Amino acid sequence: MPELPEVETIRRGLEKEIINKIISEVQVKTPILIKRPQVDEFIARLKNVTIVATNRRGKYIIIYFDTKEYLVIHLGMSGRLLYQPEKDIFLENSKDIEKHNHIFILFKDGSKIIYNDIRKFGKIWLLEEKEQLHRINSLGFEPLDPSFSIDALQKLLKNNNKNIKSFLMNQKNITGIGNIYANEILFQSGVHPCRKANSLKKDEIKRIYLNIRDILSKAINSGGTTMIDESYLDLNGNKGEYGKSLMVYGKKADICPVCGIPLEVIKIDNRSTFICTNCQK
DNA sequence: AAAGTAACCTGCCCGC
DNA sequence: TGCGGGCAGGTTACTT
Repeated sequence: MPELPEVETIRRGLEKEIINKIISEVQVKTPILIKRPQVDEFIARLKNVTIVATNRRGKYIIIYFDTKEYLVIHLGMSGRLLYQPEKDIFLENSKDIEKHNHIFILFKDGSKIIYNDIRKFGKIWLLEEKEQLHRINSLGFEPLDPSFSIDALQKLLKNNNKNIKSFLMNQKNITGIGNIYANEILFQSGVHPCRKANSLKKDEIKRIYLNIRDILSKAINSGGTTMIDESYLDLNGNKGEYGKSLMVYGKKADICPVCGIPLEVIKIDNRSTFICTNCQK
């Protein structure tokens, strides 16, 4: 589910709501989600710590504590973080939602963060200051960071013989792009997703580069993409508005918004890929 | 060694 | 009405 814009929206929510809060207690209903350390230790080490900062790397959320320890959270396909300012908030469909509440982080002021995840593909680690995760160290460029330049992209592409969509979705190249935004970036760049990365011309690379930054930025500004099923919600339970700006993703049996011919759906790496064969060459 | 496939889970939608 | 198949924003581990 959540790609960079959704994860960044959630991180901003955390920055706004939980900085300086003190954890009074952590409850874990689904231990399998905690990857490190063991659950008992996880709970014990989080007691009485203060939240001092948040960060994001690709699709990973990072929460730092005054103890110098830090929490790493990946939401998988259906993970959510939900903030509740106090007890007994009324939620629509609360039974369906509550069924998938797995972890509760309670704060001394009575507010809490709930980790909710229908499919349980998410993962959480609590790490010491000197501990690092290989999976984060091996991530590629942060696409909105100044270090991600057009030259950097060009170099990566030159040495890559995969198709451009697989390239964009490989987190070791650029991190944070998933299926929605890969589709949108390639459509708006006029590049067919099956094109080999090392075959792209300079003007195509430039368009892809600009669209990566433009689309991800706009999606963040819209609070991410909530599809009809509403599986993505931000920290405060709000939907993201970028779905209204999607041009091809999810538009099965629809027409190209630019030229009007029927869109096609193909599979790349077993993921649905929406294309206009007239606009994307 | 690259490329394809299965696995991890739950829920929804469709066709029969 | 029910059952099976396919699908879903992700990533890793195993197989050819």
